[in-house]
Amino acid sequence: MGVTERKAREKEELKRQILDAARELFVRDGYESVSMRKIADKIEYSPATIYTYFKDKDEILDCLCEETFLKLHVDKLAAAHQMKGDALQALKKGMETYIRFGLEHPEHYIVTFMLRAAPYHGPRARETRKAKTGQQCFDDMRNLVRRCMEEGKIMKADVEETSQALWAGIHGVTALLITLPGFPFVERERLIRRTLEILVRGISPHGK
Amino acid sequence: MGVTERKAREKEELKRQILDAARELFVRDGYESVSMRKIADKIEYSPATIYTYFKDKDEILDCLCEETFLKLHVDKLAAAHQMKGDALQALKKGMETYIRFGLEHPEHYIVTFMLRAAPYHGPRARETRKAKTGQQCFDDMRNLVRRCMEEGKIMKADVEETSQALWAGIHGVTALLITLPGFPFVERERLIRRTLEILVRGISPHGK
DNA sequence: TTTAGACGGTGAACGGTGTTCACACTATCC
DNA sequence: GGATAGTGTGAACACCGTTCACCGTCTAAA
Repeated sequence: MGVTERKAREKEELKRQILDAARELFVRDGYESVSMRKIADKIEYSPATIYTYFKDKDEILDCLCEETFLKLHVDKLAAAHQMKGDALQALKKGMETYIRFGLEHPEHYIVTFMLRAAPYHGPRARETRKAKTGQQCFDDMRNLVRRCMEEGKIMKADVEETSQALWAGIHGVTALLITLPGFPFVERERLIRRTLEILVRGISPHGK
Repeated sequence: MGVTERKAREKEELKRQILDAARELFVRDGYESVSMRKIADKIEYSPATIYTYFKDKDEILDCLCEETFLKLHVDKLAAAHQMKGDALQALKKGMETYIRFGLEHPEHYIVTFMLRAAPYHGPRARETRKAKTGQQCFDDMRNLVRRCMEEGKIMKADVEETSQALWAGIHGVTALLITLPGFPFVERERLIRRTLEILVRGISPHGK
């Protein structure tokens, strides 16, 4: 009786279709400008159908975010693995990978890190999922930071604090470069290199 | 014949009323959640009236942003002035002021620094105004960085590069804290302090 | 083979949104 | 007094996210 399985598979396929359509539209037109009706049009179903698969519009965005986080996670692991000997080098490479990932997939990056899904006050159950996936991806960096500290490659301090501050730093460049393409920025590569340099220097064990 | 003047004054007063009502609502409920009808209700006029004073909803927010960022400029000047002796202290205080300002006015911060200019949409005279305001704010930081370098308070390097990297850093914390309120961040004050610490340490003249 | 039920999909509607426009009203000027 | 300019508005338009009664179809038990 493979019926149940087939049904489940078909359901999953339509869900995939919705997500793909939504991602493409979000990327092209921005979250706010994409209506449920437009997504429905694209997959040639009625708007109401989407609600059988997703609780609401925000949940679609949420799923897309989850996927993006996963891809970034993989990229960072690969980068770290490449530098498996030196923890500090791995950390640097990881941070660089993060920035490049954002610049290469600005649309995904915006969706995941730059859109506020919920109003900025009032706890949201949904926020938790996005936050949790983010945390998982963020774990990569935390682990590298910890290793660096243990090996004395960077100054000793609170691991969480340090990791988050570093994240803020690399998010900053990425976000600015994506958001303000018209701003007279210094040449992109130079800005990235300098930012990484400052951050790494800021956590180096040398000096006071 | 003070009629013209009185009319102009009255017009200006209603414009002010609209802006004040809008600001209060935007801050409390967020830009997206505030409708023109709600603003109109608050000032006890019809929704259509607002369009005599503002081209559209965006223009209201735009005006508010201009006002807000003028205030940031002033705040930073004050902070710098307070530390007039020490350029490095002034720079630190300026960066801190920037972050706090963003967190206190998330709606305005988002609009000016976190929304991507839609490149394919039509002409955008409005964009120019926004960009100019941003640039002016950034000028404050550049000047402080230059002074610090001249006084040997920070390591010698390209002023523009350094300023932009620092900006990226403080933008990073601000943006993350605004965008991901559900993320398990370390206590806000600690994160801010640590970020500033890393950035300042990253440009310090000591060591290699 | 028939039948009851579960379920995917939908048209229509609800209550909202930003924005426009013809029109009323009023205060000013000739 | 009458023409005029300009402020304020009700009603409408074209959307939006979301819900729900309902319609088929396909499955599983009788």
